[in-house]
Amino acid sequence: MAGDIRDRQGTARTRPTLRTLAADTGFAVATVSRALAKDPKIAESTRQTVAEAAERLGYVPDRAAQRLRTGRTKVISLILDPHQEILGFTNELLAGLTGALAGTGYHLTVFPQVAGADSLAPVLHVVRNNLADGLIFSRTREDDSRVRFLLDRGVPFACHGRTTLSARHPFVDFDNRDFAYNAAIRLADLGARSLCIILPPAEYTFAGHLHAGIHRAAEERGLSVTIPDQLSIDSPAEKVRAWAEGLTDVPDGFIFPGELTFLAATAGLKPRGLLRGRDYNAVVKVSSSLLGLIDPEVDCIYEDIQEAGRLLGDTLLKALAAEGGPGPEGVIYPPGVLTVK
Amino acid sequence: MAGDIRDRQGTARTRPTLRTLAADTGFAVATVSRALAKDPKIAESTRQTVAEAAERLGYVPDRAAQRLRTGRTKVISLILDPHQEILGFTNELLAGLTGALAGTGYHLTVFPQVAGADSLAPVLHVVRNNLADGLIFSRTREDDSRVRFLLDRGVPFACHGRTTLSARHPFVDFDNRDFAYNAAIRLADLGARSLCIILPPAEYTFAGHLHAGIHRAAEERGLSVTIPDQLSIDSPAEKVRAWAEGLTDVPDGFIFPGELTFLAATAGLKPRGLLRGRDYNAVVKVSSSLLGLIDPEVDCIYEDIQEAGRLLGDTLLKALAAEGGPGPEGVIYPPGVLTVK
DNA sequence: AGCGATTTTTGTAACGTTTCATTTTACCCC
DNA sequence: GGGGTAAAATGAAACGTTACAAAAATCGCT
Repeated sequence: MAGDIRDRQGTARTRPTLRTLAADTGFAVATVSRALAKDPKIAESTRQTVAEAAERLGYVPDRAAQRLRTGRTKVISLILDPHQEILGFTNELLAGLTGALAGTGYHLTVFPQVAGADSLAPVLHVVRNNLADGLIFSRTREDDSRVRFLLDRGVPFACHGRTTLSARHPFVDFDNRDFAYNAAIRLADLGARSLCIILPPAEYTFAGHLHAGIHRAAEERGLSVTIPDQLSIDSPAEKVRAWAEGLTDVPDGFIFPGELTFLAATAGLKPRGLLRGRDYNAVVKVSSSLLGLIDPEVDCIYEDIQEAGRLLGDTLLKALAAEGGPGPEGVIYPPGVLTVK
Repeated sequence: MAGDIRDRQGTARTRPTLRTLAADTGFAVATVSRALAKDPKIAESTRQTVAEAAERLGYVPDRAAQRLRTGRTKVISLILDPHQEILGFTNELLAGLTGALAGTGYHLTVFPQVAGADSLAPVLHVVRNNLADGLIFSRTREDDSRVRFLLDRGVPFACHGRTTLSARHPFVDFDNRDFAYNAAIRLADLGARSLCIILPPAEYTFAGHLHAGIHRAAEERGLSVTIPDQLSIDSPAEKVRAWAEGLTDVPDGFIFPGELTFLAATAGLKPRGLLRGRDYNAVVKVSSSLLGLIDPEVDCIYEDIQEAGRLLGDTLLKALAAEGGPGPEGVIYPPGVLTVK
């Protein structure tokens, strides 16, 4: 008969299917299918028999067939943006995500977002070709075309960062406001009077949050705040360094929402004889233990990216389970404690 | 009727299928299928008509159906190991991989390798459940159970790093021997007499390559080599630092096959008043521009991880295309030029 | 013992694709 | 004009699953 695969010994052994189990147990294919789905309308005894046979024969359902039949892919797609990396970001995020997805039957596929291109493109591709049941992406904007599109289409998703859209939607966000506030307070406690923060590009929602946090603290403590407007955390390190080298009226308190920016700025300040702890202070948002190695004295506030990944996974799973009902709430995870020396 | 999707206007619009195209063009489903597959036994004119209709109606083949029918998943799975990260490794590798896979119709799924568990487990899972047509993994060992298993099963794969198995198999590897050799020569040129290198755990093949490289140079130039045996590039930073702090007979030339190890060791050496450039020299293998920010003077040799990803993708694609014939050769990519100040 | 109501099981028809074996059409040449 | 051959198109079956409607088995109760 065509289609049967014979191994070296000549025994016909193809992967067991529902048909195999049906033959083995004596039940009909339909019954076996429903038994495995734990349908309560199937007798408990039958379910047991079938489960035992499945176990014994090493049955594993065929994803392609399930997907074809149900239209559900059991796939979640992560859109990976190409930004120069917060060190270890991708690795940590993936660790968290795969952790959250483990044992759920969902697989994770990765789609790149090509550098200059429209950020909607990969999302469009995934949705149009029905490549996943849900999406995860980061770098959310205040008015995010991806969020709009997915909400409109009713496709489940979870994004890292919030929008300012009125519609409720699932997201996972770091409390950047709290971070910036605490960082500024800390700097004030250390005696700083003039603060400086390098922000993300303005279209990203968390730029506003950082802004709000630092300004609240500045108001409370009567500090001045400067924000270099030619610069962002996405600026090439070289540019940041050059900026630091040419900086006049050096502030006495810096907030860096990223390790790399801190290092780049330091690289520009140090040759001028400006020393952290004497001429200025700094608080850095870190998501690795890198800085502990380089400059163990610097004040750090930790953002747990792995936790973000876990939360993104959980949130999306909830959204997928919601099925028409109200989706899950957004989740905001807090900064780690300030690391002080 | 269940399953048909209606948009806001109420028009029944479900995704176009081969049947849709068949109805539209007047050809049979089978003809349409073969036309899209560019089967030369289908008249050129027909192929054109069909292609045009597909384009016009926005037809995109259903992966699930193709997969069910052909048994081919069009998926490549990356096994992600959980090692504390060479900074940016995952991100760069993924960028390279997705780049190589773009436009080929292959998707990339990611499976984690849980920390303590058997490295064969995720591979087994993917193969047993037929979740991918090919695998990619890294941290290859001299006698690697994954390679053995996949060769035995005839499952295509490409691994980062070589084995010492006699069987030929596809791999992509950095020329660690060359790196270590050149690093050692450079140190000798700078006047070093006693070298020290921190190696990967011995089971990884590239430990041997680094070893070979440094020893060849040592022999040529009459240098001594010490290898701390309680330590590896996987040791926690804290342990490396402690080692550096307690080091007696400090060597005058260090080779670090990783940025983090270098930083950790430096963190141990510096408090003792030992300065790079005066008391010792170092060559570091880098895969990011991080060190340029922290210590712009240090000698670096670059390993291009993104290139590794690209090569892994290409190699696996070749292996998939080989289909029984001889698979592709292993690929060894060279170190970047030494960055000297 | 028989009838109705449950509970449990089952046959059948899809989902969208590819492929095999056939049929139909077109073509050539004497 | 007809026989043979090559080219082009087709119908039907199958991949493994789920879901619907319907059949069969079981049970309680008079």
